Amino acid sequence: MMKPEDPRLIATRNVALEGALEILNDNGVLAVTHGAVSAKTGVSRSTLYRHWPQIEQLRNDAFIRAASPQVIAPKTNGPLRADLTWVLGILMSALNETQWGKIAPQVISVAATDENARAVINEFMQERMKYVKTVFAAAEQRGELAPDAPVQELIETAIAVPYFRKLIAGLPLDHNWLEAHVDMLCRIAVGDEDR
Amino acid sequence: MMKPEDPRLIATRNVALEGALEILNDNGVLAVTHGAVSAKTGVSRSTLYRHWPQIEQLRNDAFIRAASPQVIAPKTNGPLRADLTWVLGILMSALNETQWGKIAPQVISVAATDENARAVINEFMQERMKYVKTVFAAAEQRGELAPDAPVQELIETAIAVPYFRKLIAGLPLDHNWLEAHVDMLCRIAVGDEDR
DNA sequence: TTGATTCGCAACAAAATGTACTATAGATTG
DNA sequence: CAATCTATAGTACATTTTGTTGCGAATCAA
Repeated sequence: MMKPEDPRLIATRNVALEGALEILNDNGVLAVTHGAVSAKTGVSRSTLYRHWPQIEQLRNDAFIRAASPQVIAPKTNGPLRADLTWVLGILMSALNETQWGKIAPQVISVAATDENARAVINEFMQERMKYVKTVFAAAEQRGELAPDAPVQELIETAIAVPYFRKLIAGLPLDHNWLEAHVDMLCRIAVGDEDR
Repeated sequence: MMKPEDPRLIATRNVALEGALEILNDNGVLAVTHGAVSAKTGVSRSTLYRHWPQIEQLRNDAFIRAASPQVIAPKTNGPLRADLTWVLGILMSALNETQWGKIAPQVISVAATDENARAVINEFMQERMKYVKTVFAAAEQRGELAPDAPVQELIETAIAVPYFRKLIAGLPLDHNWLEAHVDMLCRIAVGDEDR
């Protein structure tokens, strides 16, 4: 049905967005312009204008590319503490060691005034929370959760704290923190286990 | 000792920064330029360049202005649940109803690449956390806290979740949420009160 | 009133942005 | 393979934005 896309289109799109991501990472959204991407990648300025007449479109496509590769299959075989440590450990690594740690704040800021960027970041976070939700759901199946555990609040807290520390408060994410964080979550989730 | 500043300097600085804040609020950091601020405020472009040769300086001063008015004296007469509801209620209002809700993400994004902005946002958050810390310290004094309550984690969580919901996840901050959030915090802090 | 400082304005240079056209290389179709 | 279509790089150019400078008028401090 749909005739396949010209490989040149795909190629330049990839090259351009990859360059845009680098610029985003190194110099922030403000620096992502047709001119800068052209200079960095070799793709001519006129071609970039043809692909993305508005610079916001190029930026949004770069955001989407930065957010999309992070798909994981959460571990759910228990116990809760181990599963949480695993899934939040991945999040910690992503924030510390990948471009995402630097690009996420850029997306957040653009999201304050741009509908599309807002959609990108919100959907990404819903996705992230789903992973954690899966972990808690499995724990519930196994009967590990206290009957009145506030699961929704727990999910949000699990994700919110690392993002807050890294992007907003400028606090480190390391293994000490991870352990303390998981401790706290388990403490709410399973009730008075060892007190 | 210090001779007082020329009132004209103060006046133009105020007018310019106020205009910069509006632009920041309406169109984002990218839109804050000497030209835009001049057009909005009537302060001439050359004057703006004289005050802030680098646009980053102007932006940072605007950030500082946006962050500074929010000084409060936290309520600490107990009980913990009431004090937390009060202090987090103020945070909720600030995020929902003042410029700060829109400007904070801008500061966060600039903080990813700019040292000064990072200092502004980090210090602001430290300050915020201090308020919550005061509340918990008072509760501890009154003997309301469980002996092994993870106070530091609680403080971070208290602040992290509302910021995460508002700025990152695009979730609403309302009174239902506030109650659930305080519930969870108290549940960790005071242990098994009514179970 | 006097001298110093700040401001707005205009003129200007330099850089970035946006648009149009052309020749060439690559892709697709029959 | 040949003919046709399509995307790209390169160039030229108009427009806008950015950054700098000099000067007269207004404001302030003494």
